[in-house]
Amino acid sequence: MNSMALGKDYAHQQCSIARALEVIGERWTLLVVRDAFYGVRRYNDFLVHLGAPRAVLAARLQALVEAGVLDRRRYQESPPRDEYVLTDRGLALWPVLRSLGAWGRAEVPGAVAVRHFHHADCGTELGPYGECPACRVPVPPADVEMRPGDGLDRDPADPVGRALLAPRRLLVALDHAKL
Amino acid sequence: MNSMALGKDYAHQQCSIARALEVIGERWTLLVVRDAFYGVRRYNDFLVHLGAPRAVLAARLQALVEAGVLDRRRYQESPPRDEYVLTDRGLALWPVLRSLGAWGRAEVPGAVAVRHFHHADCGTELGPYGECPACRVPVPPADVEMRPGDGLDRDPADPVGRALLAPRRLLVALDHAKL
DNA sequence: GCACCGAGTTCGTTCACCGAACCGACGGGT
DNA sequence: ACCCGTCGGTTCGGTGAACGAACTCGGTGC
Repeated sequence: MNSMALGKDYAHQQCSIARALEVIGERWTLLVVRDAFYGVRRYNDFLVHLGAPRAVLAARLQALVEAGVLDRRRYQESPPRDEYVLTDRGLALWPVLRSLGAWGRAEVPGAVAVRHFHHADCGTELGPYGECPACRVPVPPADVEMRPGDGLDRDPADPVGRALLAPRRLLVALDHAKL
Repeated sequence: MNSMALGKDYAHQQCSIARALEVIGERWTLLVVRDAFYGVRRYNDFLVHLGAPRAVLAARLQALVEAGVLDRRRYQESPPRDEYVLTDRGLALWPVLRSLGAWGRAEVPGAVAVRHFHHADCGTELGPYGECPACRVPVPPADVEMRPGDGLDRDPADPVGRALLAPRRLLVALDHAKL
C-alpha cells in the first residue's frame, strides 16, 4: 500500500512526469481512463471493450481507485454492484488524453480519423489543446460531444463498441437498457 | 517490423490514443523522450540519468528511431559516435509531456514543484497547456526555458542531473566539456 | 432446484524487465 | 607495444508481470 514492492516506480526520478507515469503509466491504465471518459463504468464493460486479461483489469481498477483517479461506488444493493467513475483528479487527465490522441492521429503513420470531439455548446470541433476555436475557451470534458469518424469500424464485435458508435456526450454513462 | 509478436500492441483497438501508446506507452519510453527535450542526446547520458537497464535503453532508442520520433545521427567519425535527437514528430510530443507533468504536479499527492517552464521571450511561466499567459500564444519547445524549482535535489549523483540544475533552454544539447 | 450473470480470483505459461557481466572499437599514457 | 579507460552496446540467468483459461462466489429469475 505504500510506495514500493511493485516494479512500477521510477526509483529516484524527481520529475512530475515520472510521478504521473507511476500512476497512469502501466499497460492498460490509460485506456481504462479513456473508457471512463467515454461513459464506461462497469467491470464487464471495460473488460469486453478493452480485451484486457481479467486479473489485470481488476488490478488496474483497484490501483486507480487507490490513486484517487476513479471512485468506486455502489449503484444497486441487490445484488451489490459497484461502478467506477472519474473523480476530479481523473477528470484532470482530460488534457493528457486529448494531446495523446491528437498526436496519435497526426503523427502515427496509417492513422485515420476515428473519432471527433466537438464543443457541445456550439458544435465546433476542438483544437489540439482541447479548446474551442470559436468560443476561445478550454472545454471541460463534460461539455464535449464525441462523434464517430470515417475510420471507425461500423460493426464492432462487442456491445460497448457498438454503443460508442453513436454521437454522445462524454462522461454520460452507457445505457444498459440498450446494450 | 510490422504488427509483431510483442505484447506491446493493443490488438484491435481502434483509437488514436491506443496507437500513440503503442509507440510511447512502454516503460521508460516517455522518460527517454523527456530527457531528449532536456538536451540529452547520448546513450550514456540517458543511461546515467534514467537508471534504466542498458538493454532496455538500447531497445527503446532503436524503437523510437524506427517510429520516427528520434533521429540517430553521426556526430563524430573516430571513434564513430551517434546521437539521438528529436524529429518533428518527436517535438510534437511536447504537449503530451507538458500536460502529463502538469497533472503529476497538481494531482499526485506529495508532489513539489521540481521544475518550472517559462516563455524565453518574456520570462512568463507557461500555462497548463504550454501556452504563454502573457503573450497568448502556444510556445514551441525551442522557446521554452526550464528553471529549477524548490523541490529539486541540489546534489544529484549523476553528472547529467547536475547539468540540468541550471536554467537552460529546452532542446539545447548538454555541454560535454562541463560534464 | 438449476441455470445464468456480474465480478472477480486462481493458476500455469509466457514474456518483458532487471542488473551484472562481458565485448569490441577506439584513444591516451608510458 | 602494452595496458587502461570510455563509449555503446550485447549476452545471460533470475524474477516479476502479463496472458488466457478455468474456477469461484453471491445473487436472481424460472
